[in-house]
Amino acid sequence: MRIIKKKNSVPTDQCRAEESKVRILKAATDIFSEKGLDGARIDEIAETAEINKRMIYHYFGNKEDLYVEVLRSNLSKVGYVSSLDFDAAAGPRENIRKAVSNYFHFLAGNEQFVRLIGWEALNRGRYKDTLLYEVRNRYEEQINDILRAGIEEGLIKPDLDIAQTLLSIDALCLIYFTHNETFRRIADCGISQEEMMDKRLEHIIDFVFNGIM
Amino acid sequence: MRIIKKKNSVPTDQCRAEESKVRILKAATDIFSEKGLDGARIDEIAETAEINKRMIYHYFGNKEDLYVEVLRSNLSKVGYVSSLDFDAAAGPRENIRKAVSNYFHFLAGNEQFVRLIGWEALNRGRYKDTLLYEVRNRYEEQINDILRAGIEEGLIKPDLDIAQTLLSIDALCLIYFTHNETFRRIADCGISQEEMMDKRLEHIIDFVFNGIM
Amino acid sequence: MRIIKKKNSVPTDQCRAEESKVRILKAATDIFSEKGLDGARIDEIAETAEINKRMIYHYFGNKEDLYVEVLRSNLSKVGYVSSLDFDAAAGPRENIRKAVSNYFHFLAGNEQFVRLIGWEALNRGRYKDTLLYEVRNRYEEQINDILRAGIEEGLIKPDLDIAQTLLSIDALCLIYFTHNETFRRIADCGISQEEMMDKRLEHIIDFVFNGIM
Amino acid sequence: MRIIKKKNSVPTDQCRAEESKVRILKAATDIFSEKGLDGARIDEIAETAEINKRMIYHYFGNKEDLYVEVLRSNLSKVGYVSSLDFDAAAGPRENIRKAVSNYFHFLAGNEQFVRLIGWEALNRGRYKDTLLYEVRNRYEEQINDILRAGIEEGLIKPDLDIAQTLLSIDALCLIYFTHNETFRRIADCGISQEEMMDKRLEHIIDFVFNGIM
DNA sequence: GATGAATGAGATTTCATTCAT
DNA sequence: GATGAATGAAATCTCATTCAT
Repeated sequence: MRIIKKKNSVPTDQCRAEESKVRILKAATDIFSEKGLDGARIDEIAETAEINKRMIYHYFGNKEDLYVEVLRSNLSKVGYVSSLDFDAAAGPRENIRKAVSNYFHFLAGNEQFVRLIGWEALNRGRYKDTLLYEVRNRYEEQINDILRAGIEEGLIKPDLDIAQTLLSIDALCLIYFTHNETFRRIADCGISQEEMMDKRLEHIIDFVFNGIM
Repeated sequence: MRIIKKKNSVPTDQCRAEESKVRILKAATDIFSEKGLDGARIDEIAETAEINKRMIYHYFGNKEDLYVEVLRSNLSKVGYVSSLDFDAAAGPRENIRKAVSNYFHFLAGNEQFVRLIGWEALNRGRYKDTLLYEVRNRYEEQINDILRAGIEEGLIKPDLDIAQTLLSIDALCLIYFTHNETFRRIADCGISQEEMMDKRLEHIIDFVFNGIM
Repeated sequence: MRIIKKKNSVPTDQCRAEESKVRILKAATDIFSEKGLDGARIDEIAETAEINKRMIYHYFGNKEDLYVEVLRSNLSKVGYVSSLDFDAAAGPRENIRKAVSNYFHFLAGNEQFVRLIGWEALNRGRYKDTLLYEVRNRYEEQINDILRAGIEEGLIKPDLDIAQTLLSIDALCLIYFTHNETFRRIADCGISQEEMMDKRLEHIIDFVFNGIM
Repeated sequence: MRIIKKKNSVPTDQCRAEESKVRILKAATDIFSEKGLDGARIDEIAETAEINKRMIYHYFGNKEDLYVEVLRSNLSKVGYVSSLDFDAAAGPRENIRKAVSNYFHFLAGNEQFVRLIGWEALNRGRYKDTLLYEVRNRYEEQINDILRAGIEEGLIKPDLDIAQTLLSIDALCLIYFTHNETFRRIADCGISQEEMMDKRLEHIIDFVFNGIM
């Protein structure tokens, strides 16, 4: 009896609710990625989301739960990296280039993701759940496949430690975004942000392929 | 201090004062490196230092100032890395190995330093002063020299971007310590912490020398 | 309500309205009797009533008013106790037994009433209106009559303080329900709830007979 | 080294701390007994204790813990009732009179205790720990002994249910204090509070004697 | 130099109540 | 008549900092 709802009013409310949740999550992502769990203030999140503080608790329980939700929703974004068009015919060289490039560009376009990962790493993964690993694993499996293909083809040295290599690729990409300020002091300052990024990516791919010698 | 009351009591007090400051700084380093500026609690620092909270304010002014002091005292540690015994006769290969190994072992032995840098990076260097760069630059100049020597000798390819390479070496070493937990899940778990570190270092040096192909 | 739209829709609406009010009142009785005015939550009442919170305000004004309404509707229940079939021919002994038994069983069957009275007593009767006394007085007048009849017949001692006796009977019955948990620890635990109740009632009647005769 | 404390400053501080704790506990007893756990406000307790709210959390953890502490400290008061001068030579009659009178007067002098018990009963003994039972048991054991002595002497009927009797005595005494307002309306209003109490106590003792003998 | 008690400002969280539909 | 989202006020709780000794 009371399950019957006004057909036309409910969607509007649900819509508003959904929109509010999205607004909160977006604001929380902004603030948490910028200041970390401890540095963030619920008040600021509410203000940024242009919503009453109370709704945050209504929708997400408490600060920590909200943070976990922010992590979850952001970590899931990395999923799209794994949807890269891996092409068996193209050969390992081209596929590695593509994979690394994809990951690098994903990081470039998701600064908040990079920062959230950073806070989590320092917090010793207190809140990061298994989701990250699931998603990441899919991506890594792909690279894994590519590398194995390369080994079989004799292009890649057979004694390569794949786990180490994956970590290294991660490191080479990540550092550009985590230590961006540091880097800008070192690098030539006469070039644009895009050029700098391209240069870094080329260096990484080159480094991965050849090392320095 | 101005009115010396007893010749033999003054040194004792100064001694105690100095010891207290050291204890506070040590405790603050522990807590700040573990939890960051926002996550740290003055109470916990005081408790860890086994000293009255009031003394922290007496010696260091306030929380932020204490944090800056912790940064300063820890950043200065990186200095010893640059004291590596760079040997012109040994050849670039051996020198690079030594330099990378030195840096890697420095990070291994100074987890707190690594973490403090990490918090600072995420906090966009709010408090980090120029000290770090000075010291680091000295270290990097040395590697720079080594690399240039290698290029001249024809061992290293002449078009190498040295700034990028330095950043890459940094990344390859750092990630092991910043993303340690993540890594432990990926890597073989049957080996000890030391073995894992040795393996990583070998991989890095190998990677730096050869790349993967 | 003022503008009747459809002849046959109005009764349905009124019906629903009435049913909603009843549901709210029932839920409110549950929650208020369980947790008291301060411990109760409007949200919980709404949820229990399976109705929108807003309706509570629509029908009852506010939390306090709802509480008063709960009190009123529950206190009126005590009325039925006074409807005991007092039989002049049966003699005081039988009538007292009946009166006490009636009251005891009324309490047994109306735990919520007992608890609401309890909260009200502790809240110093903040909201309890005179209704309770009116009803109770009627009941007590009856017992009064029974006792006086007993005195006249010489069965009950003539110097009995009737007001005190009424309070004592009340106490002997009430405590079983208000301090139920305490009692269960003291009493033999091998018997059922019903047996325990019967035993208590017998004790009370025995106690009263010997006490007053 | 830092265990050494200024001999003359420490006692003063400890004194102040102890005094503060006592003040908080006293204020909390006032407020909790008056309004119950849910009705009480930490702010009001702090204000009543003339202390900063923060200290309440410092000394007692949180609201609930403070409440439990209030319960504990008040329940322990009932202990002194059991220290009544029970005299084997005096005979059961005199001893029962003394025991009941002691309990009644204890309740008379400890309204807060009575009310705290009341809130706890309604809260289904959520927070009351075993302490009450321990203390109470001691008191009840004494009455138990008295009653058994009376049974052996043939003064008290041998089939008396002692647990029930104890509960009844409790009820007869308690109701006077819990339903005080109700009672005042019923009883003759021409007499003083003390006279009314004396009258009630006499009635109880009379009621008990006749009820059990 | 050192201590423990105390504080005010501000953080998180809760709750009765109202708004828009 | 009914709904779910939204709110402001106030509650609990925390924390850097200061006071009195």
